Amino acid sequence: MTELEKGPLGQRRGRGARERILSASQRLFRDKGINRTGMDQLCAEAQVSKRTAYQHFATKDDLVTEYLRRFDPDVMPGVFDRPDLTPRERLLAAFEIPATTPLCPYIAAAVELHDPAHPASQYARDYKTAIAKRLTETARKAGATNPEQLGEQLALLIDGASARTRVLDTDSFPTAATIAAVLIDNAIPS
Amino acid sequence: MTELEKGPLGQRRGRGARERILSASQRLFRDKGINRTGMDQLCAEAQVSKRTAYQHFATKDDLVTEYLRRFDPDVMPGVFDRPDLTPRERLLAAFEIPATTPLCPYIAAAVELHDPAHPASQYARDYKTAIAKRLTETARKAGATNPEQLGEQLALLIDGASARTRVLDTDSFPTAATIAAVLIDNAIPS
DNA sequence: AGCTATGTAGACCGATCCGTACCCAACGGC
DNA sequence: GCCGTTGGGTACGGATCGGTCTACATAGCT
Repeated sequence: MTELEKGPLGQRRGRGARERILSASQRLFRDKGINRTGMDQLCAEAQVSKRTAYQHFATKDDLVTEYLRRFDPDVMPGVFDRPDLTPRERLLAAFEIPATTPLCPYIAAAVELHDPAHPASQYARDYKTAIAKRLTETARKAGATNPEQLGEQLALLIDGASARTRVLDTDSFPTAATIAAVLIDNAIPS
Repeated sequence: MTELEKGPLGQRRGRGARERILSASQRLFRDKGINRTGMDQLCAEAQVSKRTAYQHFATKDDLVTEYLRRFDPDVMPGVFDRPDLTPRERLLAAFEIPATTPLCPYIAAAVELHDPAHPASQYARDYKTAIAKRLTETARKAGATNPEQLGEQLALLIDGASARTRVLDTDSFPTAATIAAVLIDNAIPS
């Protein structure tokens, strides 16, 4: 009970300020976008004073960067490490997780911030590169003749499905999965 | 000379105000983004007074919508109508035009505006649907067994290349073209 | 009990935002 | 030559932005 909110009237919301800020960021940045979410509103939502917020994150840019970094542990949660799947199945499983991330926050951030030099944009690039690398590794284990190419191709499919889902408001991951199956079958010698 | 800017000192920049506003929008929205481009700056760039701007476009949202509509004639300029290409070649040609549109303005607008009900967002959806339809028609002419599927797949590849090019700052259209070739070959019986 | 760290609440700052209003200059049609 | 339309220039309003600051309350540690 030391770090959680106190009971009925204690009014003290506890030491979890940083956590509340980040989870409010997730919700608001996803629902309203980064630029359209003000710090005032964010602090109100997180039940945190602005002072506290700026003690944890020197600037809004820092908060955005940290907000993106937050997704790191969730990177394709466990998809690449599931021992119950063959490498080929793992590649396909990467197209079945969009429910958790309705739209790729990295693409959104890169577009909204609109500055390739922004730390968050750089992190978005790093993340995308990391995903491609994981896909390439798995493709190699699956016996693809050209794992780098297959990894890059699958990464493109994921981004395409993500972007298209966002713009059209229709789940495009099934289409991407269909393409992926074709590519994988073509790339892995029987 | 009636509608162009006058000579040396006339100071009168002519009646092309609306045109100048739209072309300044293209430049600024592309380089700085929609949200980060203020009307003051835009008017300055277009050499137009704010009054004039708001006589032509009641609100910034209207301007953004009209800015997107501007791309309509350029929709895959001539790709689908080139008589010198076979339908199959036309499908592949759709992946060779990104030089003119470094990053899809529709995706950018949908992400930046972040409101599916925004007229510009709706127009972005219409545009994407139109592109898919053109691809489907061409796929049908090319003899694809399932033209709808192939059209949707190719549309996803285009969006994927566009998004990925934006985030990674690397031209991803060659990768998309490679995938497209595989899909087309698989979908069209020899 | 007392100290410090951490928190809340909210006023406040300058900048920027979209949009409006006012006044005047230059053209076009009569 | 006169007048209406179109336009430039610009000051202004209200809102919101990111960020700072003061004043006060509570938690844990000793």
